[in-house]
Amino acid sequence: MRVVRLLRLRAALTLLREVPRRPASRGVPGSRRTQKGSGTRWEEEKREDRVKWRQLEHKGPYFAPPYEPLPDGVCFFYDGKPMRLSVKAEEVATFYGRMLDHEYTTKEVFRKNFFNDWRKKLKEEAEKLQQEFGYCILDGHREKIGNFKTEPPGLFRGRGDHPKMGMLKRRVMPEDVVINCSRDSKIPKPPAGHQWKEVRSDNTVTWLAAWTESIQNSIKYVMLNPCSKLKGEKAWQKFETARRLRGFVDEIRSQYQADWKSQEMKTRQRAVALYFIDKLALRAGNEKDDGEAADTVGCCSLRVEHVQLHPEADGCQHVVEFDFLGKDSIRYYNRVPVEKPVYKNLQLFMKNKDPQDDLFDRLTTTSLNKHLHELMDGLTAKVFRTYNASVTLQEQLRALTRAEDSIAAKILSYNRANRAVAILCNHQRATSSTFEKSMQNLQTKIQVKKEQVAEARAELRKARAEHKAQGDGKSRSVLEKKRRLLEKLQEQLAWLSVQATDKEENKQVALSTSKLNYLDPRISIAWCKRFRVPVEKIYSKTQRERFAWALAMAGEDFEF
DNA sequence: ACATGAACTTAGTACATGCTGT
DNA sequence: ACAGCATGTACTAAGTTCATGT
Repeated sequence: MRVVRLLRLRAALTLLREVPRRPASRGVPGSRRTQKGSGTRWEEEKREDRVKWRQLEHKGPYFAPPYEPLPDGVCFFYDGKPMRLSVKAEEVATFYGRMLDHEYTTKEVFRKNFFNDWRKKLKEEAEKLQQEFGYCILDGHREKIGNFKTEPPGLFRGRGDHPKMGMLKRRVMPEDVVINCSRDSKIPKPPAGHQWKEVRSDNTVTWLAAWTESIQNSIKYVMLNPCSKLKGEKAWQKFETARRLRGFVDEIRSQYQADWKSQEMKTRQRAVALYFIDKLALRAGNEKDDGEAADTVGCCSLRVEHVQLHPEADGCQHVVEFDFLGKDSIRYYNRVPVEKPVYKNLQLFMKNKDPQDDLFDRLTTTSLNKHLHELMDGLTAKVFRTYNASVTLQEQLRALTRAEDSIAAKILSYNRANRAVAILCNHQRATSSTFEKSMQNLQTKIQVKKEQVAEARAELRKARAEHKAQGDGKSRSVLEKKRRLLEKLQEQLAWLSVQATDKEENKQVALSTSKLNYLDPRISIAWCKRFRVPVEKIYSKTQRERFAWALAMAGEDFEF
């Protein structure tokens, strides 16, 4: 067993390490990171950590052309006559400035074929673009790029109550774009009549192209797809850091519990904040410029108005009620009983403050992370989210899965475990527009089934009475039949209501974010192997590509 | 110490695609 | 074959983190 594990690990390592490395080069002239002479050895080591590629070649980003109006006099025909397009078809044609050269003979043929032809054409064009611009060569490997198109201009919406809502996002021009590739590679050509802002060759970063976006003046990058080796290796590193936390977490917890009683206010605040980050999986919560973005908060930026203290609630003592908008303006609402010292501290932190004042006024994400670095190498606030998410999945899977269950039941258990994590991380989604309808359909089915059960029960009673009266073999077999029918129906009803519960519980919970970013895929893969569940039932094709590193690495005995 | 900026991960939504029961 | 719903993908906004500049 041990040998198998070792071999697997070795295989995974080769997969990831196929990228040949060479000693750190001096970096790029002009790049800020290397402008200044290097400082301490620690800084040197930090730089060693960064990506170092030898060769990077790509075609640069794709610029979609501005939309052109449909030329005059061009329209669609059917039955030999010009066709008045439906509004939507017309929009599609105008919007993209393209047309079909088909002639449709009848209205039916038009209806039937227009959108199919249209879609086929779009798909072919997309595929062509993907092939031309969608890949790069990184150290001899053809790697898929994540976003190879520049973002089209449009009205900025933003999420939540965004102060910049409605502003025009400018078109990205080649003159805005910085290209990053090897000096000795085929340098991408800018579109005809245009020039790049700059071409550089910085092998300590992973982006291929970058531009400054016109709404927030932030930089947008063209980077690799999650299925690439480079991203895979980073994900692996991330989970390894989280796994390392397991060895430190007990001590860290007792440390912050002790710090609840510290003499120093700063330490107390840090200890309570860290407790929330650990227990409730809150985000770090950086300061934001108001007027630049929606008013949202995380742990360190919580304000007095976001928490309420209840000496007693829901039959528990010392209950804290959280109500605030987090990332993407998603509401976080939770009532949690906390330890008495935490409660007392919160009372202290809130004393003599206005609702708009910071709850943790002596704490910033920088100071918190600095403290975390001292506790464990590479530890930051977000590692706790990864750690607790993965640990929760592993625990829930252990608690919920039964070896003798059917595959369907096992998958249900997996989804339940996944859901527990999503709820912990507060991953929400809008209720889909069709939810009510499909739920109603399911409810109708349940209702029908219930009636059938009632009917079957009545018939069983009747059969029983008849059997009592007649006592012959025929009535006995009728009685048995009715009993079996009732059992079957009851089973079906139970399954339906399980489905309904599952659906209802999943209504506002998004499983995908935790699945893709927080759950160590090796846990899921090991679970699949242990319980003979095909991995395809858990991970779709792209997800399997994204987690290729884990598929090569994890045996059924993997422990997070 | 604090502000700014660069680089990278994480996030939900809209739309496309695929699947399933009729 | 096809409607109707579930699932998957593309897109890009919104976070975190770390380093540098002031």
